[in-house]
Amino acid sequence: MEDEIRQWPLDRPAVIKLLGDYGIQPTQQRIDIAQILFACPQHLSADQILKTVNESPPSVSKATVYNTLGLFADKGLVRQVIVDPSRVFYDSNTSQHHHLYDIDHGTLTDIPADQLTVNGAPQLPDGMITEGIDVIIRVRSE
Amino acid sequence: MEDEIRQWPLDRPAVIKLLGDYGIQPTQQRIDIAQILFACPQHLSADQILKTVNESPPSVSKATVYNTLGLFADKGLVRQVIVDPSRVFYDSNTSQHHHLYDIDHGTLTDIPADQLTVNGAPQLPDGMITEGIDVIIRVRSE
DNA sequence: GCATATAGTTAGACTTTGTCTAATAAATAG
DNA sequence: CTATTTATTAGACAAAGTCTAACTATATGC
Repeated sequence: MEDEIRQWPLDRPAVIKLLGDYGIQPTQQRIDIAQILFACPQHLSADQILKTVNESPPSVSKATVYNTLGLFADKGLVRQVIVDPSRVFYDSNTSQHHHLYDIDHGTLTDIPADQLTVNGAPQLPDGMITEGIDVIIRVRSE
Repeated sequence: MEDEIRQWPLDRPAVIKLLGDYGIQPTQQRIDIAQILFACPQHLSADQILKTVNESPPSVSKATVYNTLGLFADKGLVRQVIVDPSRVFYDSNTSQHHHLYDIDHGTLTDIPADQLTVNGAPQLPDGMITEGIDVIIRVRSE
């Protein structure tokens, strides 16, 4: 799926269309979760999403939140960001960019792709296909 | 501490000297753990180290393995590699290099620094200091 | 050396993140 | 409308890692 210009926040019809574009059935729970994720370009953990989605009824179960985030990631709707040993972040911005991670505060910030480039890809053995290149700048700020 | 040319595997006296160089008291448990880590340049999880160190008596407790790995990482003796949501790897090679992570097999491989360079560091807000730059190439190989 | 203080280790309880299962509910196809 | 597939759920479970309080070992001062 091509990157498209998004207008944040995505409203309900836009979210439903987005799910459809990525071959995902737009159930109520998935729409609710997607609306949280696509409120703005951001990084949320499963736990944050679970809490947010359950601030108002109807509630969504933990299993569904995890299932849904896994599905979204598999379909390429969101991107997993693995920078913190204790939890996975889900990034609603899937366009090419990198990350700055503040170790002391556990906060994640985007670095636009044009500010940082990676040069020289090592040739991979036989059947390997590149799934993605992550650049993470770790900082302290105490 | 400067990088130095290491002769793998590091034997017991070399490990004791290394610990001393990094300001770490060389207790029996720390020596045992360090000898496993510094057998060769490699990536091991806490669990792998716990199992390995307890293959032969005397045994080392889980708490000590975690304490020790945390200490080693803080002192710069080893480097944490965060690529897998379910566990942290400890890299006994602290010289500048990057990583290739095979998602399907959970294996981690080094990419020498000269095969991959990162260009353009974004300027950081005020008090932030860079702790490290990680480049991870994620591949599938099913 | 000996007493004391400090630093390191330990078992096991605990927390957190995430997965699994088996049952139920909803949606889709025929 | 019925059958089949797909999604959701509660709650049990698992794994990685942390914490606590007691214990042991080491280092320091005298």
